[in-house]
Amino acid sequence: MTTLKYSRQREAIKDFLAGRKDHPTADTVYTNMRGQFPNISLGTVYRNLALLSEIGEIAKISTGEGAERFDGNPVDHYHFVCTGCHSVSDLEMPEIAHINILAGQNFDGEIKGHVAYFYGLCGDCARKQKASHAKKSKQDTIFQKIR
Amino acid sequence: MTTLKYSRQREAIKDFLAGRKDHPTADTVYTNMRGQFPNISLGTVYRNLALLSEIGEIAKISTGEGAERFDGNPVDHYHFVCTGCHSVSDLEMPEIAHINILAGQNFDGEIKGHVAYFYGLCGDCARKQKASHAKKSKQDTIFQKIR
DNA sequence: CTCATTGCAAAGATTTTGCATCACC
DNA sequence: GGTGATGCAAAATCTTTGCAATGAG
Repeated sequence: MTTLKYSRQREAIKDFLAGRKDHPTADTVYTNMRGQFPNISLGTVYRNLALLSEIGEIAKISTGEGAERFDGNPVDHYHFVCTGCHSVSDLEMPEIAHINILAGQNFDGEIKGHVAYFYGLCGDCARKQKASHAKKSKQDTIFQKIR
Repeated sequence: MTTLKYSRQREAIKDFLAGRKDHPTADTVYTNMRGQFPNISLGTVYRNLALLSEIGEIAKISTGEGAERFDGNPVDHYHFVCTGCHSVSDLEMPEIAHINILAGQNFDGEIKGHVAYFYGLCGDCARKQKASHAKKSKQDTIFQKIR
């Protein structure tokens, strides 16, 4: 067994995450920690983020786009990823644990849980889109399908 | 608009994925393609995988652990990730699109969809676990929590 | 005193990209 | 011939890790 020792850096990282609701990346945590610990290293940040999520004091969020994000709230809940500004926010929604049962119906194995991310446009991006009707974005590129 | 030109490499990559149901990573695709195209480059593989998923001929799967995986079947369906052997398999399960509605109930913005991964033990790993009762794994490491 | 933790730097793993050449249309 | 695709290598991103020094218990 490994015994944890107190570390001011780890405590500060945990506190920092607890005070944010935007689910920062390791790099954002690092940048912010440098105010308090000018010499803190990225390695220390990564090590502590990994440790804190292992012991369940924070949660790791893999949205599938860009770097991992971290949530100061380790209690299970769902997240929303905006396809416009790439922000990640918490969702307050009813329990949907029943989908584990549905998933297990035709499956040879044990379903223990799931992770899910909802996506779309956040309030701000939705309003901005309505305001500007024209304007092309990268995503409008169209490929002509041959064959 | 961009016009696609035929490429034997792209076609081979698509065919390769269509013939597999284990959702390979870019590197696995690359390794396998070298049989047919000894000089194919990883860059070409990545470019084609990105292009094929953009035009909807394959699907990209971000499980949150390790590299991205690719699915030759672009039709929406759910995946299972085994926490034992890290394999990724398809799930045959009922429609659960209603969770988008639930997610949108208390949300200021537009929910357009979701991605979900179910996890647990696949049939093989579940049986192996039952067979060997003892045996410690990394995951059994316990941290004594202080403070 | 012991060993977990840190800072630093180097290394890893994965993915992207610039560019000259090649190949499809 | 024009331009999209390729191969190659270099670079960019994100994350992990070896090691000597530091600090908590």
